[in-house]
Amino acid sequence: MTTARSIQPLLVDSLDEAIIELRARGLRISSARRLVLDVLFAADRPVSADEIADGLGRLPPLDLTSVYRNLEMLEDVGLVRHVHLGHGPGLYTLAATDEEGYLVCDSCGEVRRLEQGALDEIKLAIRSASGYEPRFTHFPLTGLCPACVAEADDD
Amino acid sequence: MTTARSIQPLLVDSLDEAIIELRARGLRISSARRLVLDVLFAADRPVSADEIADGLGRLPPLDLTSVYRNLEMLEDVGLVRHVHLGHGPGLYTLAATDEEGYLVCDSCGEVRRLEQGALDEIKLAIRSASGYEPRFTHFPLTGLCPACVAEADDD
DNA sequence: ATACTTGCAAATGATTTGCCAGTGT
DNA sequence: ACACTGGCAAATCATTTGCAAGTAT
Repeated sequence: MTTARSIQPLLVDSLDEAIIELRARGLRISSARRLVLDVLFAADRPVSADEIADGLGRLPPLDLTSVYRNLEMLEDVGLVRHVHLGHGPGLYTLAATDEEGYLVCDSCGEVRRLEQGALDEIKLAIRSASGYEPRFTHFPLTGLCPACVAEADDD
Repeated sequence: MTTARSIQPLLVDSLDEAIIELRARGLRISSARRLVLDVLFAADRPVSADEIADGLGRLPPLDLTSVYRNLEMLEDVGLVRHVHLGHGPGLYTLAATDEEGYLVCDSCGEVRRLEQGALDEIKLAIRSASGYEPRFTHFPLTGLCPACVAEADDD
């Protein structure tokens, strides 16, 4: 029951660079694979396999099987990873975008990103308290957001 | 896509106390419900619905439907909660046991508990860095365990 | 030309829902 | 008695697997 497929992210700056890396591994650039990458590069937040299949309003949508197979391969290569922010489907992002460190409120469900500074402070605390080298790539931190804390204090 | 059902844990010291709380809410103590509680009180680690259904070698096993329905109800009351340590099924514990703060290694899959002191330090860092009141009840912290860090450094 | 890829169908694993018979209080 | 519960069947949601036909290189 491991949490991650690839430990080593493959950081690329552009779609073209990603394609070069894939070709270098003997992988082909089909239209389906291309669309998956397009959507991931266009997204400004983690997206589900369903959203990727719908592409950018593509009709008919990509087959979900192809989406999952491509995502799996892209994760193996290290270009992509996925997070679980709650009980919904897994959400995929480019490893290069370095979308790391989400906060989810247990009460109102708010999702927000941790800024880099806060992320670094927290990682430091975890490292020194546990000996683990923390990664916030697969699960969010959860708890009560400031607003919900205030509300709870009113009771 | 919230992560938790009940924000307020209901902490009890014994099975009897749990039963009193349930009765106080007009809920009945059926044999199935009783077995679910027995297993949870006996377990020294989070257990899956399947494991609960098998009870302590009970034959025939409890119907999974009943297990899930009981767990749902127990979570609503605040007696129980569940964690997701990876991609497997949800794992259930008594809220009273306060099993909070798991560490999972992304590389070797090791699962361990955070000691209270480390947990407190980390919570403090998160609180001050993010404004969130952290809870480690639903997802573990992940990263590389000391052994896997050392191994990675050898490369 | 040939191996990598796709799409469709079907399987799988976890969990939920409908429904009616059973039982705790 | 009567409402709360359990068990069985079937549905649902996310994801995976098998396989034959399609296509990038």
